Amino acid sequence: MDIRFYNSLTHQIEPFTPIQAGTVSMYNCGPTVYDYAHIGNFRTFVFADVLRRFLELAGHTVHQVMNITDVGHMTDDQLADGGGEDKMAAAAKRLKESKKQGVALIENPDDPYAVAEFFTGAFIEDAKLLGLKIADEYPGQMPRATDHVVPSMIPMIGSLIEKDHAYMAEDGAVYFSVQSFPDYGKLSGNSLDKLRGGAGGRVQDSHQTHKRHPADFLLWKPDASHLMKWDSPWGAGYPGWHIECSAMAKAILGKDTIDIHTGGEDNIFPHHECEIAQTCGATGNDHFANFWLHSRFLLVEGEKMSKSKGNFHTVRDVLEGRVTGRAVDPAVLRFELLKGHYRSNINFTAKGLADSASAVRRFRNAVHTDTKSAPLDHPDVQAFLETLANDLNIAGALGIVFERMKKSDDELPSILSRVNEILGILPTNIGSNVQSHIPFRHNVEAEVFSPKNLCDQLDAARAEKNFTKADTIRQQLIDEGYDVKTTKGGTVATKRLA
RNA sequence: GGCCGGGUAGCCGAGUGGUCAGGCGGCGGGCUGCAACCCCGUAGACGCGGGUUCGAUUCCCGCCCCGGUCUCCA
Repeated sequence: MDIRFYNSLTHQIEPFTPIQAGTVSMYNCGPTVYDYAHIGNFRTFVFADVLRRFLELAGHTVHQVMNITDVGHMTDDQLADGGGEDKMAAAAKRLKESKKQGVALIENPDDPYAVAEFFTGAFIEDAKLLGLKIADEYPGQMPRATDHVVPSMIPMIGSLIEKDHAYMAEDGAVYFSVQSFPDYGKLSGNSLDKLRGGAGGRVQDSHQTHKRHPADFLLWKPDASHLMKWDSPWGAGYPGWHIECSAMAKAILGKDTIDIHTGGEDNIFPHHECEIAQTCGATGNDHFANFWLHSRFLLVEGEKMSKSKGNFHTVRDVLEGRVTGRAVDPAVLRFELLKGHYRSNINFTAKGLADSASAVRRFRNAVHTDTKSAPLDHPDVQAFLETLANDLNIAGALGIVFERMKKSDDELPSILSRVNEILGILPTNIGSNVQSHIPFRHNVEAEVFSPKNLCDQLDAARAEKNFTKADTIRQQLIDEGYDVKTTKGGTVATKRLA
């Protein structure tokens, strides 16, 4: 199968061939765990998951790593390079607020490791609910940055200093020297003289004075008062953000050059630009990742998501019904996040969610979870995969699936079962076996209401042609959030998907 | 201002130098006690202005709009 991806590094669609035939190494920039993940975060993570699943069906073994950033980073208060308030400290403050309101989510909000642990747990739950294979089957491939400071990051920083790609400045901090790396700017299309310093509003002048070049970025910040700190040859302190991904990709994937690196479009500059400089500076290779794939941002009702606009939604907000007023099945949210092309903005809307619910329902009507998957070389499966092979054209591929669903025959369920290995929207693939330590409304709800009982009563009423009574019961089921279906075997009520 | 991605029917979204995307919704019909589910049919589109061409939504140029980024946002 000829796979082609748009490579951000070369700005064009290129044939994809792994370095080692049959095996793909892939690194995904993961979450920073100082709060619950939002749906925009998961747009990117679901994209990485679909990519993984596609590559597997295309015949590759995929070695995937998704990092969890649990080192305190700065708040978004316009300060960079080690200034500003620690994000973990800010998270602690939020947790204390919730404790005051009677919800004690963790014992000690002042312990940044406990805060990180709490939100890491929440993230992995969300990831499982949304069907991320890595969280469900390979949680060991989701390294914590805090575990890699000493074994991976400090040695890499040392190596960069040795090779004159990094230096210790007068303020004691270690910076990467961008002028030592001629390719700096290649990924983002920037050049050092074109970058407008400070235009992003994230630079604080006082941190710039000690750098050789304004674009030099932090590798190590000595700070003995920091909540999270490690001993290093440059004093006790903490690592810069960019170094963690370079170090962990190398440490866990075990390669100097990997096949694919993904992330959100905001990561292109500076984060991924810096990763390339660090890794290539340390290894001496031309490439860190051969392919860079970036997903575009998610918008909410046509606008960018922001706390000030009140359209900032966590995964939990959506699933628990705080966004639409109705609980949403995780498969519906997954489908909503994956149905658009990764290289376009997707627009998250209440209507879109309802559309996705219909799509998931139709899909589930046509295939059962115990159906055996059709062979990979089945023409209809191939048509689906070939479309995905063209830069992960998921919308085109879904068009093929829905077209095929119009023809209901014996083969259809097995074809859809195979397709589902990528879509991941059948009940068993998603949200199963998640033991949440945070109460989920939609998990609890079903127990206090017995739809089976009412369905039986409804059927009895219909049998004696008491349609008024039957309609009353049906309305009751609908009001409780069920889809009511009349089948040959009687009335069936299923939880509404959204 | 530089760099990067995008703009396709009411909504979401593929694709193509000439003839079908697909989904939701709409309309008409079938099924139904009535509905829902399901099935069949059907209408409607390519941001704006030039250019190339027999023909442009598609290729080229200019413009407008949206999104990202310009050093710790997925």
